[in-house]
Amino acid sequence: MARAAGVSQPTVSRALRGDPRLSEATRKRVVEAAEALQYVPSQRGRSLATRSSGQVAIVVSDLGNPFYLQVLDELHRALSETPLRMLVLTPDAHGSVPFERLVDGSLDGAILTTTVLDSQLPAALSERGFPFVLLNREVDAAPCDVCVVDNHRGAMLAAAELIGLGHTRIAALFGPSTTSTGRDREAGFRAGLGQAGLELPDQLWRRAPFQFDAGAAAALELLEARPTALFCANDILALGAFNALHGRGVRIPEQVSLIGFDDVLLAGWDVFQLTTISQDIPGMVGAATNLLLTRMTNEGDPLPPRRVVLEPTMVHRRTHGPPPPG
Amino acid sequence: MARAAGVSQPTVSRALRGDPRLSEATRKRVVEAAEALQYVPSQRGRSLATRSSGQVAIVVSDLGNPFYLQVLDELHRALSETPLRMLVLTPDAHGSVPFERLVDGSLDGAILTTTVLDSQLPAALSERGFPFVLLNREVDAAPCDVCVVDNHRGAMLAAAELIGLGHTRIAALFGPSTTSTGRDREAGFRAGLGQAGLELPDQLWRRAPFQFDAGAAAALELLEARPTALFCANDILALGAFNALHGRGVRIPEQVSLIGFDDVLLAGWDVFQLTTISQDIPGMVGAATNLLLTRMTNEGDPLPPRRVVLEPTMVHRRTHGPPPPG
DNA sequence: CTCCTGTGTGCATACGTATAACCAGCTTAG
DNA sequence: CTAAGCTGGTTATACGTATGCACACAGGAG
Repeated sequence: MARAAGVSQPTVSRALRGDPRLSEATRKRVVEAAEALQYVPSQRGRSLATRSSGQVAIVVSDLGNPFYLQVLDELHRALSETPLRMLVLTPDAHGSVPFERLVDGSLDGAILTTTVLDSQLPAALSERGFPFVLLNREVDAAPCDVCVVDNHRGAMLAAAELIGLGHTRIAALFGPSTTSTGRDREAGFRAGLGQAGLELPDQLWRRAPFQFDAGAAAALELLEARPTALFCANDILALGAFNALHGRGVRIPEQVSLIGFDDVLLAGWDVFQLTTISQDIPGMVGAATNLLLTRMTNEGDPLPPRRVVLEPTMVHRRTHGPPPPG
Repeated sequence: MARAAGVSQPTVSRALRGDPRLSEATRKRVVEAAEALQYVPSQRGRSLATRSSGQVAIVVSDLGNPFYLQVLDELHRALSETPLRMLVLTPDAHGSVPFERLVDGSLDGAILTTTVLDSQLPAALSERGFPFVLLNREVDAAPCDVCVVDNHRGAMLAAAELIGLGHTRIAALFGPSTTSTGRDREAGFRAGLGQAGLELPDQLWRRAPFQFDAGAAAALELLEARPTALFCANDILALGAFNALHGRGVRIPEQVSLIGFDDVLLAGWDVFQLTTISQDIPGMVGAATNLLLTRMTNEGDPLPPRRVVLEPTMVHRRTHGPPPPG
């Protein structure tokens, strides 16, 4: 390639990256030669030389959850304004997160979304100085950059809404206590009920993994305790519950009010019109991206761990209302 | 690192990759030193030396379509049995597909899913000898590896089913004619109607992009022509139509039968129970992966273009039935 | 004892780019 | 007219791994 343009290899490198020290004539000659040869600079050589790959990973374990899809989509949008590419990394079959794949030099940074509370990954990455940000979920142990919604407060909003409407037999379908979202939304909802002096007897709550089928199954169990309202710790659980109740002929919200959490796109569909606690996904992803980018550029200086907490808002749709009379 | 283990750099390389020519003692020493130092071999150096990155791209333009999500999920599963990683590549804001990103050496191969009929990408990649496979959609111009479902036949199945039930005022919501799926499903459905001597007057068909909102809007337009059945060229369109009709109080299938195409997971949900033409996504992804892997290993010899066509099947659920009397 | 063979490791080099350092030729100031 | 600066390039080198090849050493055969 350098030979074809009649210049040295470094000149090719500078010409194609627009180094201003080159003369316009030379650059033009190189660019034309490159086009004629269909030459594309090797990212392999470039990575090695610059010690950076221009790639950022998003670590997700649950691609089946539309919430993470929207996050992924939004992150892709955010990164498209940068020269960075997005790599999707998923834990392998054993559930272990790909530590080695993150630190093998093929990535400049990462956004971790489905981290579990006892994950060792953040600590290991921090120790190694690898830039990363936790999104949506956080961990207790390692101090690191985090971007989350105020889950506790969001769940309290839901509880307050149901209580305000006069519900007293309120059921709750919580998420796994191994996740910060599961734990905090449960604590918030219980706190909200507690403020109104309400209990949560065993037959009125369950914990389930954040999955559609699990939501459907647990909802049917809870239904036997005859609640007038059901809070679900995320929209997938709520949509599973919606489907299960729909299948049983239970009318929503006339017989049972239903509130979810996340406000995924599906929640707004006409057939669902799910009342839910909304997270500002673009805002969350934008903030996380900013955190990551600043950390990636400040590689030298030890930046202190930063924490961005967004405010949840309640989206009133059509799956909640006052309890049925009697 | 080599110094820490008291051996040369090539020995470290061989030890960590399990080269059998090394003595067990040396290997053990190196591995222990590597663990102590938290040493992870640089993928950057490795890529340059081996002229391969271990990364495969999946090119998708529409992450909002759950069909591609399932493809992505399935591909991830298929690749997890290989040493390959999956990179998600999306066209930029201008819609141009990232040719340079594919051939800059950071990828060993690609699976192209949302290719449009007039795309120049397959030809360009073929010419360059870059291994890739078209999945779900195909192009006319360039001969290359392809894995698709028999879209023509699938759409005929839908037409035959509706005709068999006695429908005569059948509406159709087709996809963009810039895609092979849009074109072939339209041709198949028209052919199916034609076999029964049925016409498709202008007020009974539309073309729309494969998007939820577009499906909803077009369905409402078509509704004015009072059809007793509606075929949609994919499930997203069908779900959009379902929602729109649901919003208008139209009962499905009592007043209007609805049939989709793809059989995404959502289609099986209780609230939808969408009758649809099913594609075997795991089979399709598996076949595409095989095509790609063989092409990636046979880098030298010019492999002839191969074409895998899967059979669609009809999934009878609850959105279709006989036309209303009168 | 010598020669040969096989085993295990080091040495030299290649991969393709980026970048520091250097240098030729021209311009400009003194 | 010369020294100093500027412009626009070249040369040399580094990045971290893989791999062909040379080579030391041990063991066995002749």
